[in-house]
Amino acid sequence: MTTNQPESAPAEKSLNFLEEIIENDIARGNTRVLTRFPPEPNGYLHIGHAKSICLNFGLARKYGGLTNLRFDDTNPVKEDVEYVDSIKEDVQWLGFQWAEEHYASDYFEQLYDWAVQLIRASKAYVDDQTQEQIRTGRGTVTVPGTPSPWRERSVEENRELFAGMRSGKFADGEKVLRAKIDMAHPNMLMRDPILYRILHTDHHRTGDKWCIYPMYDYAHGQSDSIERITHSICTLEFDVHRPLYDWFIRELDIFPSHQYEFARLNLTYTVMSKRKLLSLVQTGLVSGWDDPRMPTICALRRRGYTPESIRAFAEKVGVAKRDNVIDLGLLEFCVREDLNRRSERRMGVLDPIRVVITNFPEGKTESIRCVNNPEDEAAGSRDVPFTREVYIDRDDFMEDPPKKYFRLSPGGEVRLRYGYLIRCEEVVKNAAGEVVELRCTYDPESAGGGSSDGRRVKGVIHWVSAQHAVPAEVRLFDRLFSREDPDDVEEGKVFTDYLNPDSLKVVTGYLEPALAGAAAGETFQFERLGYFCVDKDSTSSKLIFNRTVTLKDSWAKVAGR
RNA sequence: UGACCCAUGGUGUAAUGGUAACACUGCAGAUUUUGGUUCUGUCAUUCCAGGUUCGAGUCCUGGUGGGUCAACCA
Repeated sequence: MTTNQPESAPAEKSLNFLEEIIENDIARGNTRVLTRFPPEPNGYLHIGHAKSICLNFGLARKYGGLTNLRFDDTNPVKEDVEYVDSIKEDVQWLGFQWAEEHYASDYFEQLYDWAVQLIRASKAYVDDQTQEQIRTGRGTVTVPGTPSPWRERSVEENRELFAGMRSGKFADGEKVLRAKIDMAHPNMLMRDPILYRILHTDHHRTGDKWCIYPMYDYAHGQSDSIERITHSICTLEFDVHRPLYDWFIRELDIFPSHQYEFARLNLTYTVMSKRKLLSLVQTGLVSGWDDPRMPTICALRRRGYTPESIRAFAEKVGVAKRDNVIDLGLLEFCVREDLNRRSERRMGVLDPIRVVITNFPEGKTESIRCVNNPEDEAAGSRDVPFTREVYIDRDDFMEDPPKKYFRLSPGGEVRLRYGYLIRCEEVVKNAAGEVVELRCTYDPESAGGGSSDGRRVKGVIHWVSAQHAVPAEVRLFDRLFSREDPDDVEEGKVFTDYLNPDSLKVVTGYLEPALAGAAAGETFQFERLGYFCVDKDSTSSKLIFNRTVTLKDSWAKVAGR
């Protein structure tokens, strides 16, 4: 009778709308789940793609299905193998493996045959109008379009012309193949959409084999169908394309893949448009696609973000159909949460003040045992040399401390982390009045956390032996844009008006000797300063660290910094 | 002056006609050899108007607001 069991076992996590769709499909007997991630290889993947990747692969994994990687390479003008390679690397780095690798260009022949089939059925025709004529003929959102004068060409003539297009008889722009649907359709995309255009351009995979290339709408659904994709998940702006997607599948009578749309990721202070990112790279406002200030996957990796943190972020932002703007702080929270658990702590100062401990013997070096990671006992400890002269961070000393300042000040006492209590006895300044040196005394009995008389201090600061310090270039990154919604701004304006002038600061830091051998990609927490990752350009003779993210700093709020 | 999509705290996401919840952020406190972490507490939410219903965030109608669509881009 005394049943005191916690009957409210953690309610199973609620489903997002895509999971509901899939579960309904499964309930109806469609148990196979095959999704696809279909980037166009015209740029590097960014955090927005990461959401899509996590969704597509995550959904398939959850329901025992698979995911294909398909390159939507139907526009040779913009595409390049450089991008193909980077995309594959980034997807794998995020922790996902695709079942099959495909290219829309592998389907060109099949797509061509289907176009001929549509021509035979009088569902497609070759249009001789200029781009301008086609545009005006399409009407507007409120005015119906008018049929092309070439709309009623005979099947035979269309076949001949289309074959001519393929064989290179015509110049770019001279002719296009159009579907014959409805020039008065309320959905502009259904007003005889273009299927093929002539482009005498080499393709990164098919070379000069083709001079006509299919449009997105004509290639995407059919590619899904060829691969027998069950759930074709894309972003909201493709919603109006769905009727066309379905039209091709119906007219061609091929495997019925279905398209579902979700809201793309938007992040505050972040430009997500591939075009704008490309422009940032091309104008040299950033050093490249992997400039650590970019929102690209490769930049985040270089900056020290982990795949786990990005996946956790994708999980936290959720999936829905309404437009959203995620606070950049959430991404930073995810990376801190992950790094806090796994990063070893090291000491370093970025803006040094020399501290001379006057009652510590000259020439003596003591070893101080430091815990590597208080979150993880298995991380062990290391010994850090302590000498008469050390550096501390300028932030950790104030000549005129406000009320709740816990760190060092004249006459005040503070603990050197894992080391001794020191008291500031004298402040030495240069001619300009700047503090250049602090003369302190230490309490020899304060090792290990205690003190000679049991007194305790609130302030604990990091330090590094001046004699042993290792200099390193430390890059402090801040958001690239000062504006919360840079993606909303017109392309040209973004770069001129809203760039954050303080997005990159480079300083020379003095680090504890254990950091000398750090390898590229390793991330450490420099106590209280944040997480730092060894840059890929770092060498044994020149150490370079990128700041991944700062620690939450409640003192900054108190001090109004 | 069209078609389609969307509308829940500051930001996101849940609630499958039945007590509006979770996370981030903010604020307050405790712990802490990192002003970090951890822990506790706390502020704050259903766009508007009708209708259906015993009961509506949820269903219906109409508004309002936001978004997408008029590339031979994807």
